[in-house]
Amino acid sequence: MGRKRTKSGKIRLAEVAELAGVSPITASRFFRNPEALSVAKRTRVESAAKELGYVPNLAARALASHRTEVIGVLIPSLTNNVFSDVLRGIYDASEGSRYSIQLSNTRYSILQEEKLLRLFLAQKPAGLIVTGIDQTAESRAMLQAADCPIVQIMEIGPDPVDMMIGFSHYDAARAAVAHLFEQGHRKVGFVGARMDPRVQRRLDGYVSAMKDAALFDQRLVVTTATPTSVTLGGALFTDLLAREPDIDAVFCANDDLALGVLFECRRREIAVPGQIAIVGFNDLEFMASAVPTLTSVRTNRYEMGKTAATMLIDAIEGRRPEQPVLDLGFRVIERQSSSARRSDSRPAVSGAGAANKMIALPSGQD
Amino acid sequence: MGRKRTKSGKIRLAEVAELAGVSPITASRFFRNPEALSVAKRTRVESAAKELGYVPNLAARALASHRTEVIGVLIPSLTNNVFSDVLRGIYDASEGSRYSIQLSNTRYSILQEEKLLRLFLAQKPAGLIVTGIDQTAESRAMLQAADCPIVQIMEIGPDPVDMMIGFSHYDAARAAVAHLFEQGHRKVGFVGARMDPRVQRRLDGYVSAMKDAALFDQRLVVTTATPTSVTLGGALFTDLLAREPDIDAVFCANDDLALGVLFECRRREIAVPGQIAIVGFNDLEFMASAVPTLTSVRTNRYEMGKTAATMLIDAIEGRRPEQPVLDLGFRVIERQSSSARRSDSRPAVSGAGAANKMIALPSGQD
DNA sequence: GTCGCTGCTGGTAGCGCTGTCAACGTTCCT
DNA sequence: AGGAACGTTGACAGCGCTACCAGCAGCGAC
Repeated sequence: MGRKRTKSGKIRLAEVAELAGVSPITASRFFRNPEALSVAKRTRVESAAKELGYVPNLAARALASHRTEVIGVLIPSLTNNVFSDVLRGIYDASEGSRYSIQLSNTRYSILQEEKLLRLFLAQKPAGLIVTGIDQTAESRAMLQAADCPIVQIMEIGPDPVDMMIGFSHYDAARAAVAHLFEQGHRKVGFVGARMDPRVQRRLDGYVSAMKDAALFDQRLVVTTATPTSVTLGGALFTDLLAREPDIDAVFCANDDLALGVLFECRRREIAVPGQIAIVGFNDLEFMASAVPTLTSVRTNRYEMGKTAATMLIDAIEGRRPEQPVLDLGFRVIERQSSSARRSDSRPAVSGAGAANKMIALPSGQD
Repeated sequence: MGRKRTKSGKIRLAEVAELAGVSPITASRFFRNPEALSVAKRTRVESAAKELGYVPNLAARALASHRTEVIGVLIPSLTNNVFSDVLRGIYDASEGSRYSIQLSNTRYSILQEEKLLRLFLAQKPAGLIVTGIDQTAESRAMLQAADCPIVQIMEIGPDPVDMMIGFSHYDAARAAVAHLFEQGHRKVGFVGARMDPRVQRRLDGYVSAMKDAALFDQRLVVTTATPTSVTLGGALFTDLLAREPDIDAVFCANDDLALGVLFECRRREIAVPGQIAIVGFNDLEFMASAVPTLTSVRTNRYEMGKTAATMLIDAIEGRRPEQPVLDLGFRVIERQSSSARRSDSRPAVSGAGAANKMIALPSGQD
């Protein structure tokens, strides 16, 4: 059980080539572009490599080829379950490919993001996945100049650096509020935490929907920069209630807050949805099993990650997508927590996504 | 916005050396072991590097030194919040160091783990973090033979491959059941999902505690190999209730299941803790804000990840820890869901951990 | 039969850095 | 004063792989 570091491993490409009776360069080609070899040599190299248990030295490959097989991923948080779903999709898509994932956490700071970006770019990644569309000018310039494909995820916006996959948080929030209106609710509060750009856009969507209905009032909005949590949901709701005791619904910027609001209602013996309706955002797994079950806006997080990585790998390998911007849409999942005040229920509100496939989320799948 | 890949970047170590008026090798030393240089040259190289904006080529470094600066991390799941806390600790500890984290997901398969291990080891990582103590014989042999420090995390067991940090799931489960006994509960059910080795050991702890009290009955145990979820908690509890309607407590192998049980109780109008007490495991953030608040066994996940990575980096750099096996302990956090039947409450049950520091978990911190 | 094309293969020459070891100047000891 | 010991520096020789380009065979067209 030697703990120290020593010399290099063993079998090199040259050994494989020798056993196969070809030149090293031919063996090299086998791993990069097998089609270029004659069938005879191809099988010879293949079996030689297998026999010797050859494993390529990635450092040597990177040095010689001026290129790494690393996909850099910049996400704002490792805790937020939203990102763990996305990540799972990314990892799943990268599995089996030659690319490895290099993850970095920006902690919701675009300055930190800029720093990490510089770090990544210096290593010449094969591709990059970045979160959102709100980079610093400097970051954006670096991305524009970058020598690799890039996918922006989580939302869609006007001018993609390269590729983009996500959905409109603004529209999703509007749809959620519209759903509450349909159910007969009027005095709809907003509860939000962290207030990162995407939450901010959900707030914007809420505000616009409320204004359209001439129902907007700044006092209905409670937000904080504090990171989100279930407990915080209860606290923010308490603030909201203190300010506006007669609200009849709450739109929560995420599901944790919604759960906190639900618990707080229970604590205060406020009937849900009788007195107050609750709508969350993301449709985490627990929303469907709460009592009452909680309405939420379903987003395709796993699919987003998986598609992003797949698009990126395709682009790296020269197969640029027909459609560089992909709107994955969202869907309001109506449940008990927002059921009708008056009886005139409608079908679920579905949003965006040209090809809004609405693949079932494998939440809690692994 | 060139998307393609091209030639290499620019300034090399040689350029820096030239500007600084030293040999390349001296410049190289500056980055690896500054103390070995005279102060004069050190500052010359430093300012030259800064002036040119030199960024070392890691591939060349790895090739020449037969060593990478990559820490491999093998975890069973990217979804489970338990691991996202650990991961956050690992990433936090690695930040600022020269090491980068390479993450892989074993999906709770030790065969997959073996495969990934082989892959990792082939790249000569600087260090390795692996989950648990249940590797295949082959994996274990590879780890023993590995040429780098290794930390096993999540639990502690008899013979560490190298270093180890975690706690006893067995003892933690026993403590949870003991707490229920203290509160006057007798007919305690067990609900578990996934049944990975750690959940299995929690079950073992539960069984032993029940047997010690002559209360064990196989019919009180409901488990499934299905991945855990809140919904599943409700379903398993339903099974348990159908089988043994007169249980007075449920020990859940994790908090998601506990939340599911709580919701199911609410659905069935079973009073908690009046009719049935609930205890979870991990003490996720929401446990403290549920209604009633839910008792759980707190585990130091963030600290575990952070300490593991810190120990590993220290070991890589030659500073082996005095104590290669670290028991981080656990703590039963008593809340309403398990409060006393008869009145004889006691202080919280604390477990293990020579230096059981009980650092507050920064859950939902970022 | 020669030319030119295509398809496959191999030789040469590094990629940018560090391990090893020798060489140098200085200090300190006897 | 001579030499050992130390601290600092540099020369050399690759690490294992691939870019580039040359070479060769096989084939069809003129």
